[in-house]
Amino acid sequence: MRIPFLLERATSAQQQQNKRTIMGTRYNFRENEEKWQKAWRQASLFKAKEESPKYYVLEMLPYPSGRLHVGHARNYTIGDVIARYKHACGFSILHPMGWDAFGLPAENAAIQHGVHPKTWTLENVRLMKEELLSLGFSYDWDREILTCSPDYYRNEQKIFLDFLKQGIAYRKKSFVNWDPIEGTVLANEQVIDGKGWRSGAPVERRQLFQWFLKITDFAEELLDDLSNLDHWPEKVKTMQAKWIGKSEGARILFPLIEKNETLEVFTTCPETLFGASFLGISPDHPFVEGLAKSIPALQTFVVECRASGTSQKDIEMAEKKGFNTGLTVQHPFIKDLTLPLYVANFVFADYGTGIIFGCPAHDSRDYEFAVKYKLPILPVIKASHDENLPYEGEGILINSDFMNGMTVNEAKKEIIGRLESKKLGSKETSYKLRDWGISRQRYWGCPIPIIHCPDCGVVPVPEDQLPVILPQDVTFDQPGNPLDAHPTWKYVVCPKCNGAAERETDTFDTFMDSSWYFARYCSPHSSQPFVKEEAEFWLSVDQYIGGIEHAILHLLYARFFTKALRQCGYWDLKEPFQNLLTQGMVCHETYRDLAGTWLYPDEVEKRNGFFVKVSDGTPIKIGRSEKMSKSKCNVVATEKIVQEYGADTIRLFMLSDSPPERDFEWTDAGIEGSWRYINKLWRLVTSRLSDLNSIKKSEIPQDFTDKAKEIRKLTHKTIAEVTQDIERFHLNRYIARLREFSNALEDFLPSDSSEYWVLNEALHTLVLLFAPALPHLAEALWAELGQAPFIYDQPWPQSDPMWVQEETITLAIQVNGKMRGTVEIQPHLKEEEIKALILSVPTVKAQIKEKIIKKFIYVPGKVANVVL
RNA sequence: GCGGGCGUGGUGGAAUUGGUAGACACGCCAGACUUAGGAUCUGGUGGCGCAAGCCGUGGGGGUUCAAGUCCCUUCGCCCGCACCA
Repeated sequence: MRIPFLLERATSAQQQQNKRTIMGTRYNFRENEEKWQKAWRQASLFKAKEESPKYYVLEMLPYPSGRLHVGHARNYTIGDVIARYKHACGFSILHPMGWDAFGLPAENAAIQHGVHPKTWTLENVRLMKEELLSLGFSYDWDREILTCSPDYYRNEQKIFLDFLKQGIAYRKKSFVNWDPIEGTVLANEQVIDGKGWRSGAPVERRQLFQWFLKITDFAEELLDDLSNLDHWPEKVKTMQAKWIGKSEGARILFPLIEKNETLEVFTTCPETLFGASFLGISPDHPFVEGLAKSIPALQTFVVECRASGTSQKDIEMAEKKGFNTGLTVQHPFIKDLTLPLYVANFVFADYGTGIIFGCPAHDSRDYEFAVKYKLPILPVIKASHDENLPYEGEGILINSDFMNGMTVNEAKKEIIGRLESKKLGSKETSYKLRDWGISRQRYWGCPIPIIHCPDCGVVPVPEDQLPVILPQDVTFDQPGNPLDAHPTWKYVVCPKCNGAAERETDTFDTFMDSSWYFARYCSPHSSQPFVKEEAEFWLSVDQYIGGIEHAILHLLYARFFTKALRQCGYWDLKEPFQNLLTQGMVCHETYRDLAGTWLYPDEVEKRNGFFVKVSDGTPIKIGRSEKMSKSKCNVVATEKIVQEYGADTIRLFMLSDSPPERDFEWTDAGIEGSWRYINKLWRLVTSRLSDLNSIKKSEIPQDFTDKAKEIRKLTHKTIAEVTQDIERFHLNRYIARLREFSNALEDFLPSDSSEYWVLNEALHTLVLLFAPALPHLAEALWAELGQAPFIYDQPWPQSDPMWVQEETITLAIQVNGKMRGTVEIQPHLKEEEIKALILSVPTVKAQIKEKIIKKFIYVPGKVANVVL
C-alpha cells in the first residue's frame, strides 16, 4: 500500500477516467456530479418550503477552521442521508448550513501571520463552502448564516438586552487565567501545565467584573425536561443530569468559638456529622479575604492557591493543601467537641456555601486531607462487609448517638429534623451547575452592548443604536484586547446623561452565537432574531447531529437559551432539539520521523516494504490510530479525495464501515473499496438496460417463476430492512444490505418475462434506496432507467408485506445450550411436532444416546434446546 | 481527581426483548481473463484438529436451559470538566 496516493493517483485517476469514458464501462463521476449539482441548483431543489408535515435536519454549526476535513464530511453525510430520506418520505425539509465564525483561532492567526481575523475567517468560509458544495449536500443555501456578520450579532445583542431586562443577565466578579508577563487573559487551552503557552510564565487566577447568565434559575427545568427528550442518547442525558448535579442535603450552622460569627456549611451527607473532624473553607471565600488581612501567612497561602489556572481539572488534581486558621467552631450536637477551621484548596467558593465539614472516614478527599494534617478519622457508617476507609457506600450508622442503627436515608431525615428544631440548620437542595460566564477579554467576538458611565453606572445600549459594530481598524502588536487599546471606538456619550462614557470592551463567549442559531435559520433575513410563527413552525429540530464532545456545554446552553427566550416572550418552545444523534470521531494512523516530528499522511510512503519519509527516505514510526487533529498531522482533507474519487465515493465510505455513533477509522483501502463499488453499481444497472427494453413494465405478471419470486421477495425484504435501518441510524447496515441486494442482482440472469419484470422492479428499487447516500449516481442511473428527473423528488419505495413473509423458519437446535445444527420448519407446527422432529436429527441423537431428557425448551421461531 | 462511554477475526464492523457469533466490507490466499492493470470475474478465509469435534466477543468470577448481550470485579482506550470549538 502506498501512502502518498493523493498526488500520484490523481494523475493516474485522470488517465483512467479518460479510458473509462471511451470504454463506456466506468462511471464518470467528474462530469456527472458537476452536472447534477448544477441541475439541482437551477431547480432550487433544496429550498425549504413552509409546508406540513415538516422535518428540520440540522448538523452542528461548523467553525471555519480552514479546510473541510473528513470529520465534517461524516457529520454532513449522515445529515444529508436523513434529509433526503425524509424528503422521499413526504416531509418538507429544512436543512440549513452556516458558520460559527467568531473565536480564538482567528486571533491567533492574526498574531502569528499578521492577517486580520475577518480576512482569515472569510477566506476559510469561502474555501470550506466550495468544498461543501462539491459534496452535493442538500442545503438551502439561501438561509446561510455567518455569526460574525453585524446582521447576525445585532440580534444577539438584542437578545442579551432582553435577558438583562428579565434579570437573566447580571454582572459579578469572577476569576480569569492571568498571564503576568503578557498581561493578557488566557483561555484554558492556552494554559499548559499551569504556564502561559507563549510566555511560559506561571499563570495566576485574577478577579474581574464579568457578565453572567443565570442558567442556575433554570436548573430544575433543564433537569426535568431531560425526561421528555426520548430520542436523545441516554449517555448524554446522564451526563447533563450529573452536570446539573442536583443534590438534597443540608445547610448547617457552626458558631465560631473565637468570634461572634457563624459559618454556614452545605453538605450532601449531614448524617456523617458525628464523624466530622474539621471545617474546610475555600481560599476564595469572602470570610478568608477578611481574615487574611490580619494573618500575613494566610495571605501568602491564598496567593499560593491562586497560582494555578481556573480549570476545574487542574484545581482538583492539585495536591491537597490546607492552612490552619487557629479558629475553631462548635459541633452542633457534641458539647465538648470543637473542630479546627482550615482554609483548604480543594473547597470551591461557588459550590454550596464555599465551606464544608470534613468527614475523613467517608470521603476520599477529606481522608487524604486528614491523613496529611493528622486529624481524627472516626467511622460513622458500617458497611455490611468489611470495607477499607474511606468508605463511601451505604450502611448502618455507628458512633452517632441518636442515629445509631439507622440506615443512611433514615439518618439523613433524622438529623435534618433535629438541626431544624434546634435552628442550627435546614434541608437544602443544591446544584453543581454554575452560572454561565459570557465575558471574554478578546477582540474577535460579538461586542457586549453596554456602556459604562461614571455617573449612571452600567447603561444598556438603546435598541435603536444596535448593532454595536466591531471596529475593523485594530492591531495585534500589543498585549491584551485590541478593543481596549483602540483610540476612539470605546469613547462614547452616555445614552442617559449625555456625559462622557466608555463602551464595554469585552465580547461574548462564542457559545452564545451557537445557542440560538437554529432559530435564526427559520427566519434568516428578519430584522428581529427570528419570527415567532416561522420558528414555531420549524422547531424543534427533528434531527440534530453532531459530535459527542458537545454532549454537555453546547447542548445545555442551547437548551437554556430556548427556555430563557421563552421567558422573554420570544416563543413558547420548550426544547430546541427533539432528537439527537452524537456521531463518533474520525481517526487515522499517526506518523513521526526519527526526530519525533509529526508527519502528514502524504509526507510518508512505502519503499521496498518499509515506511519512509518522502523528502529524504529516512524511516518513520507508525503510531496507533487517533482522532484526526492538526496537531498530530493525521488529517485527511476532503478536497483531494473528492477530486480523485468524487463525492459519492467519499459519502459511501463515510457511511459504510462504522455505525454513526462510533469512531470511524479512515483508511486508503476503505476509500478504494468504495470507489470500486460505485463502479460496480454503475455497471450492474447500465449493463442490464437492454434486457429491460422489451418488457411491459406497467403490467404486473400473473405468475412468477421461482427465481422471480425469490428476487421479488428479496427486493421487498430489502425495502423493509433498509427503511428500518435508516430510521434507527444503522447507516452502515443500510449500506451493507444494499450491497447484499446488488450482489444477488448480479447473479440474477432473467430468462422469462416475469423475471425481466422483477429485475426491472429490483433495479429501480436499488437506485431509489441508494439515492439518499449516493445522490449523484442515483440521479444518473435514474435517467439511465429512462425516468425523468429528479430522483430526489421520488417517493420512498414501499414494501409489500405479502412478499416479506417467510414460508419456512430456520430453527436453531441446541443440546445443553450448545449449537447442534438447524432445521427448516413450517411456522404452524406445534411444539410436540417440533420436538419429535428435532429428536430425529442425527447430530442430536448422537448427543442424547442413552441419556434422559430433563427438559425441552422451545422459543417459537428461534431456538429449541434439549437439556440432558 | 470527578462524571460519562467503549472493548467482537489480520482490519472496520454485523448480531430485536438474553436465543444460529463473525452479516457486509477491507486485507490476504488460490485460480480465470488479460496489449501485466491498484481493472474485472470465480473460489477460500476466526483459532486448533486428518476428522469427529473442541476453543473462541479485553482478563477473572457469577446468574441462566441459553450470555457479545445481564450482574460483580479488573485492565486498556476514548470523551467532557465550565475561556478550544
